[in-house]
Amino acid sequence: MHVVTLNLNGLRSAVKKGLPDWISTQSPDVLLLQEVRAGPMPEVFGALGYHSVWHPAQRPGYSGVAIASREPLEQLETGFGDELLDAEGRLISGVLGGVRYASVYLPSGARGERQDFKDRSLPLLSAWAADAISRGPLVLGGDFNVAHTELDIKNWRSNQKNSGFLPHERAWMTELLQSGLHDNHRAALGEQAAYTWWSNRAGAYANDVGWRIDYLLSSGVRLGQVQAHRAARLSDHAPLSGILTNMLD
Amino acid sequence: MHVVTLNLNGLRSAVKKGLPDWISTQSPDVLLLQEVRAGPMPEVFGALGYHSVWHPAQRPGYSGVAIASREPLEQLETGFGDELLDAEGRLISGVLGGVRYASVYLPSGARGERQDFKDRSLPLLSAWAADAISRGPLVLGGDFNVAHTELDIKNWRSNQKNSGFLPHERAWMTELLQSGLHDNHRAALGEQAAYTWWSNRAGAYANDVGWRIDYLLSSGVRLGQVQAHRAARLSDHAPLSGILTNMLD
DNA sequence: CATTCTAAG
DNA sequence: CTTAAAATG
Repeated sequence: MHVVTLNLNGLRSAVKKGLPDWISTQSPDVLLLQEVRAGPMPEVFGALGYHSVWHPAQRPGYSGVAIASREPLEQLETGFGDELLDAEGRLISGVLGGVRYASVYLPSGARGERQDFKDRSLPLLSAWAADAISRGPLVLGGDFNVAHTELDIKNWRSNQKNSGFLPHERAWMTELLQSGLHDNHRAALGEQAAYTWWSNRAGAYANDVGWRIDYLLSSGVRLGQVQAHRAARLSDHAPLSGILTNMLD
Repeated sequence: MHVVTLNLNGLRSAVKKGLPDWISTQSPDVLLLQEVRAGPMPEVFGALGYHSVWHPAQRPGYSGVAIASREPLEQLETGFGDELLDAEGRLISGVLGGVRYASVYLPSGARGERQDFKDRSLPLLSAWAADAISRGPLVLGGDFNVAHTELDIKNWRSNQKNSGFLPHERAWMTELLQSGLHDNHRAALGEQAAYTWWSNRAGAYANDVGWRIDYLLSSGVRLGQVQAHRAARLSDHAPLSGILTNMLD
């Protein structure tokens, strides 16, 4: 099973930038998508031979997650069970071959006034993940809007007071990983740096001033050959791909 | 004196489409501008050696008129003296060489609910023009959002119930011209058709399905060599130019 | 700096 | 169809 997670920053935009070709070339079995910024557009993935499930935000053009898969998903679930968070379309999951695949998009705190909202979402994801783990194998991919360690961000010193690298956010991520979720990308990287997001500001991408805020986490299964596709340029995020290898348990 | 009137449909957009080059080539003495859709940007015209005066709408990015001129204007006036209309930046004028140059942008009624507002503006322009005429020579150019006769619109039959070619709008234009304003473009055209605006809908420009809704009117002076620059494509309107020739009176 | 939506034409 | 701005990232 070839799995990809990707923050699209607008499905329409990503399509213009070559998403269909990229999918055809990579031929993933499961695509975990975030920041779709559109209502359901199954035709985009249908044309490539994929089924798709969608959890859009109530507000048009904002947020939204989806999963495209070669085989249809079963036991579909959407949302955290929190009214405010779920109005923003930030979590969707379904089961395929006994593994639950989840696409999550945690809120950004970059606009200061949304940090509280983001902070409130962190324990909700932890709780959701704990429950999902208890039910069986899980692949949890998406944009967490948190860089975990100093290896996961180019300028860690200057970002210690910026949302996405705040001490309590990093501690939350440590806890999440200790709760039984494996960071497959970090495992593949060892001590190497690799980023999955670059600001649109001039030079950030060229100078690789990036953050690793997208993850492929798992419980009960492992993903191998995990890599960020820095050159894809389908959005301001890199697609992150991996291969589901050995079943544990 | 070389005079141009042009609905810009956004100054920034027109600049991207080559407005500065077009002005350099044409080298008009006075530019009457409508639908500026921006606050004052004197640097755009300053770089070309023009002074400029501005009457923006209160709402950013909406409506707005301006005049750019090689020599600075005197006796500047803005608005009709009507609070609602003047909040939309639709009339500005000033004197140069004893002639008052006015740039006017009458409301569109295309969005049905604005027809009343448009209708209310017509007598206000008539009154303003009558007063201006009484004070001296006048060149009144702009986007009137009214096609006068069957010669001034490609499909006159099918447009008789559409705003811009309603019987009472056409009658108002007839009255305005009878009140002492000369339609210099029509005089130059004779019975020929020539349009100054084409819908953005596919094929309208290619098939010349247009309307003549921009005018260079005058009292006390005449404009010669009046022509619509169909090929300019700086906006959805054609620039309309003429040369102030003989002083009357 | 980039995206989508909206209001307006 | 096109524009500009607003909200959001």
